[in-house]
Amino acid sequence: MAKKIKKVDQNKAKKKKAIFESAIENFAKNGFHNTSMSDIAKSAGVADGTLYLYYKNKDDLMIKVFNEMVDEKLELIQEAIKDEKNPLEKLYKVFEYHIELFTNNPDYVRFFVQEVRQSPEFYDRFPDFHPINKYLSLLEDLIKECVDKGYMKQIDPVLAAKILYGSIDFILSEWSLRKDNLPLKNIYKNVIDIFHNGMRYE
Amino acid sequence: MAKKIKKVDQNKAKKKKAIFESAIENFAKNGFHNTSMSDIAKSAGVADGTLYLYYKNKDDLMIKVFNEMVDEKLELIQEAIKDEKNPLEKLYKVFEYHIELFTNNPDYVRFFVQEVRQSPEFYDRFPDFHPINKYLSLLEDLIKECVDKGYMKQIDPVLAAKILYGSIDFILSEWSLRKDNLPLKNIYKNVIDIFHNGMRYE
Amino acid sequence: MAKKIKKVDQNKAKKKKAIFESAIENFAKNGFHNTSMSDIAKSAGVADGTLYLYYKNKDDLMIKVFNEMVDEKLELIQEAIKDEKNPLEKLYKVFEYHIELFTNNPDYVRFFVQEVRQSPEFYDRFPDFHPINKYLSLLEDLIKECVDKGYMKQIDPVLAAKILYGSIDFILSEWSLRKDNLPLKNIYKNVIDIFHNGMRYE
Amino acid sequence: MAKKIKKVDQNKAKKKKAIFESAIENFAKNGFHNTSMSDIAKSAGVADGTLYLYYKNKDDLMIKVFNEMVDEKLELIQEAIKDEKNPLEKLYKVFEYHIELFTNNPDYVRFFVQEVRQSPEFYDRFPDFHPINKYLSLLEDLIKECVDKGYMKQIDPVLAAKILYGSIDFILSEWSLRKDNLPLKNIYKNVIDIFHNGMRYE
DNA sequence: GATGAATGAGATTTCATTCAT
DNA sequence: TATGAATGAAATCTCATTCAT
Repeated sequence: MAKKIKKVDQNKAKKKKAIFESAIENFAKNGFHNTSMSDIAKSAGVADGTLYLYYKNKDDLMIKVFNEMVDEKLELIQEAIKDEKNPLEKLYKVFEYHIELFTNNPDYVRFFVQEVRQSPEFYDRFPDFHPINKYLSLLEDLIKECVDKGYMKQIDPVLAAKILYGSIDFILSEWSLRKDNLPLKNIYKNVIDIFHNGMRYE
Repeated sequence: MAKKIKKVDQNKAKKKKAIFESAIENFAKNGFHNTSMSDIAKSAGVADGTLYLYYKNKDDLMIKVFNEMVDEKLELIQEAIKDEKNPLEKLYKVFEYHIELFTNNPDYVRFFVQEVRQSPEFYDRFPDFHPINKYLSLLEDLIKECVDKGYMKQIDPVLAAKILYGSIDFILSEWSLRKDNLPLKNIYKNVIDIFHNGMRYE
Repeated sequence: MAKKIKKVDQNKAKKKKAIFESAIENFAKNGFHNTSMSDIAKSAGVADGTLYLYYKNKDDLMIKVFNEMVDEKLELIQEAIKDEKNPLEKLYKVFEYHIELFTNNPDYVRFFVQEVRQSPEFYDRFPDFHPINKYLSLLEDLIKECVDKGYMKQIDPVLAAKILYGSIDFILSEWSLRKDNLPLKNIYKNVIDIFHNGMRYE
Repeated sequence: MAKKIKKVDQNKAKKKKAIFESAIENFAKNGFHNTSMSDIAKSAGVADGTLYLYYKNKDDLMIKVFNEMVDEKLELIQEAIKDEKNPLEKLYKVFEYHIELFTNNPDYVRFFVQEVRQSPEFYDRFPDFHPINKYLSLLEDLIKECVDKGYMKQIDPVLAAKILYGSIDFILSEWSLRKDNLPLKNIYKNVIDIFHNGMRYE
C-alpha cells in the first residue's frame, strides 16, 4: 500500500521535474513570449492540460520556475561559501561559484538574463517577483561586512552590489548569447581585480 | 512636375518618420510583444497596411527602429565628447551623457534594456541586430586609448567595456523598473570612483 | 456476510444521494454550464471518476437529477392537495404550494426556470426529458374536472394549463432573477382573481 | 468615388446582417452555450476573426443581437397599433401582432424564449440587458390606460403585464420547442377571453 | 501609394471523460 | 468500487499580414 502511494508520487514528482526543465529550456531558447504552453508540454512529454495541474497559468509557471531556480542556485552558493571566514574571499567566491554554475548550465544563463528583465507591467502584476533581490541582498551583506571590517573603503553597499551584479550578469549574457570565446572560467579574477584595485595606473 | 514629385517624397518621408516615432514610443511604453502593428499605425495616423509599405514585417520594423535609435543616441554622445582631449575624461563623459539621456527619456531605458536582450534564436535569424556592439566598441576604443596613453593600467579593453556597460545598464534598468530612488544624476561619480580607484581600503 | 453487503449498499446509496444533492445545489446556484463535474464531485466528497459510476455523463446526470427533483416536488404538491375535494380549491392550492415551495428554495427556482428551457436539439437528443409535462398534466386534469363539474366555463384545458403555468413561471422567474420586491407569498390570490374573474370592469 | 464607398459600406452592411442572422439562428437552434463563435462564423460565411470586427466578444454579440431584435420587433408592433384608439383593442392587437410575428419567424421565438432567461450572474454583469422590460413597459402602459379609462377593473398593471407576457411567452415557447399543433394564429382570442372574462362559469 | 476589412493560424485555458492503480 | 492524475479536444480571442479597392 505504502509502495503504491510512493509510485504515484514518484510519477508526479518526475512529471513536475520534466515540466520544470522543459520550461527553463524553452524559455531560455526562445524567450517567454515565443514559448507556447504547447511547446513546453511537448518537450516535457505531457499533454497541454497537464501543465495546468501543476501551475495555475503561464505567468505562474514562469514565476515559480524562475524563483525555484534562483533559490536552488542561491542555496548552492551559500553552501559553498559557508566555511570561508574572510568576507572579501567570501564575496569573490560567490562570483567564482556564480560563474561556474552558469557555465555548466548555459540554458539557465539565458533564461536568467533574458526573462529577469520583464516589463514594468509584469512587475506591477507580480510585486513578489524579485528573484534577483535575494542575490543582491547577499552581495550587499557581504560588501557591508567588508566595509565594516576594513577590507573595503566606505562605499554604498547597495550601489556596489548592483555594479557587481550588473557586470557579471552582462558578461554572462554576452558569453551565452553571442557565444563569446572569452575564457569565462578565469574571468572572475580580472573582474575582481578591476573592482578591488581599480583601473588607474599606479 | 519636379515640385510635385518632391512633395510626394516629402510626404513619404514624413510618413516614415511618423511610423518610426510611433513605433519607438509604443515599443518603449509597452514592449515589443505588447505592441501591435495596429497600435503603431494608429499612433502614426496611418492605415495598418501602410506599415508594410515601409517595413517588411514587425521584426524588421523593430530592428530598424532599434538600430536607428541607438545610432541617433550614439551620435549625440559622440558629439558631446568630441572636444574633450583627455581619454579618461572622455570615457567618464560618455557615462555622464548616457545616464543623462536615459534619465530624460525613461521610456527609452525600458525599451533599450528590455528588448535589447533577445533570444538566441532571434540573433540567429537577425545576425545584423547588435545595437549594443557599437556602444561597446566606443567604450573599448576609449579604454584602449587610456591604456595606451598611460591613464590606465594594462587591462583587457573588451572585458573592461563589458563591465562598465553591464554596470550602468543594470543600474539604469533597476532605476527604471523598480522606480529606484537612487539619485541617478550624480551616481556616475560613484561608479567611476569604484572602477577607477577600486574598492580596496587604502 | 449479508450484513456486509447491506453496508456496502448503504454506502452506495449514501454516495448516490450525496452526488444527487450536490448536483442540484450546484446546478441551481450556477447553472448547468457553469457547473463542472469536478465541482459536483468536490461538493459530494467523492472523486471525479466516481460520478461516472452512477451516471453515464453530465447530460445524464442533469436529466436524472432534474426529473427526480420535479417528481419529488410534484409528490409534495399532490400530497398537499389530496384531502381537498373541490377541484377549484385544489387548483388554487397547487399554485399556493408551488409558490411556497419555490419561495423557500430560491436556488431551485433559478435551476428550474433557467435549465428547463433547453434547445430543440437537446429535446431531440433526450426525448424523455419533459419535466414540465407532468406538471402541466396535473393542471390539465384539474381544469378538466373543474369544467366537467361546472366550476369553470368551457375552455380548452390544454391551453388553460399553459396559460396558468406560464404566468406563474414567469412571475417566479422575474422574482428570482431581478430580485423583484413583489410580495410573492400573497401574489397567487391576485393571479387567481384575474384568471377566475377576468379583468373586465363590471 | 461615391459609388466605391457605397460598395464597401454595402459589403459591410451585408456582412453584419449575415452575422446577425447566423447568430440568431444558431443561438435559437442550440442555445448560447452550445453555439460557438466558429459555428456562427461558418454559418455567416466569414472567418472567425471577422466576428470580432463587429462585436467585442461573444457576450456582446449576444446582447447586441438580442436588443436589436427586440427593438426591431417592438417598432413593428408599435407601428401596427398606432392608429387604434381604444386601449383594450390596442392591447389585444399587441398580442395578435406578437403571435403573428413569431409565428412567421420560429427561430426568433426560440432565441427569445431560450436566451432571455439568463443566469443571475449574467444580469449582474450586464445590468443594461433587460430587453423584455421594454415589452413589459408597453403592456403596463396599456393596462394602466385601460384601468384609467374604465375598460378594466382595478388591477395592478405590473402584475397583470407579467401574467399576460408569461402566458404568451410560454405558449409560444411550447409551440416552438415541442412543435405543438395548436392553431397558433387564432389562439390569442382564447387567451384574451380567459383574461378578460375569466374562467368562471356564469 | 494608401487603405482598412478580412483572414485564419495560433495562443491560452477549461473540463468532460478515461483508466491505471 | 473508488480514485484522481492525465488527457486532448474544443472554445474564445488576438493580431500579423494580405489584397481588393
